[in-house]
Amino acid sequence: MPELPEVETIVRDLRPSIMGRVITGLIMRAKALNHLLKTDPRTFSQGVMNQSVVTVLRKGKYIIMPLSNNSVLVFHLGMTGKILIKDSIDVDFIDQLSNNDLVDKHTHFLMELMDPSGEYEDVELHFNDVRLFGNIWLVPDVQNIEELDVPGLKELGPDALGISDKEFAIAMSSSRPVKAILLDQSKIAGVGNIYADEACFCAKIHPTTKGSSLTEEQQERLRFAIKTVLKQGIKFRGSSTSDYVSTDGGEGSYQKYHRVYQKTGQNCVECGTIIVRIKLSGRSTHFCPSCQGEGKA
DNA sequence: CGAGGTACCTGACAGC
DNA sequence: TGCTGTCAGGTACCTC
Repeated sequence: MPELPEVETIVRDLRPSIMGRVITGLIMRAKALNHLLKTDPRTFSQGVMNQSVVTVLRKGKYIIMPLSNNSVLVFHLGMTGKILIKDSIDVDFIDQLSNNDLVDKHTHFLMELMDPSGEYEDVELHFNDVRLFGNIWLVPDVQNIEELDVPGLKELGPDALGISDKEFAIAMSSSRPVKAILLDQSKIAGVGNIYADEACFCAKIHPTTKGSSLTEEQQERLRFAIKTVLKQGIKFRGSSTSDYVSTDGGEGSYQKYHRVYQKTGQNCVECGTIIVRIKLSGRSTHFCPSCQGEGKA
């Protein structure tokens, strides 16, 4: 589900609810062990238990939680992953996981977090994931937070929210279609299918245009459009087109402002032309053939 | 290097 | 009702 605005919303919500708390309980269903967890379970549980959460960070679409023992907990939500924070229910964890009324059937991973001051009630972090494309890692003994040994993380390009004109020019210096470049996390981190389509529309650039053929002016328009749609996405707490919810279960509302994504067959808000959908880099791609021109070369 | 396909999973929905 | 095909916010891996 989650692109940069959704992950950023989650991270901002997580900070006040779990920073400084101590991990006092850990439960994983079989599907968490078989699909989500990418670290040896023993290493994982020994590494997280009784550690406090120092902070919560975002890098691209990854959620990063340094712990008090210098290990780092890393989450990636894949397509349908959710992190939910709930008040701890006063029953045993095992009972909760066998009781569908208390824990959703797609919640496969659950951590209990205690407030060390005792001032606030315990909370639970639920990792819920229908399609099981999410990933959870624990990296022990981290010296440099920039060098986490997690697939994809070290290779991330500049964050889309902060990318400079020079960095953007480097990313675009390729014969690949603009949209393929935007989706490539090693070139620009954080943009996914929704915001790539919306940004191309906003910049009036056809998604199949080769990156290297963009004029300087088009490049700057696209860079600005990306930041604009991402910031708007954050402002509206993300896009909830199917599964996405924030940590309190609430939906984002940016989908109300989408102008091309999943608007196939509808009239362009700018010119009235019918929005079309094509396949590009294996992904559904939506655009206005009139506003965004011919593309290619 | 890039493009295109497949795979990982489950569920929703359209059409027959 | 139930089958089949298509689609879904992501990423990794394979072959050409």
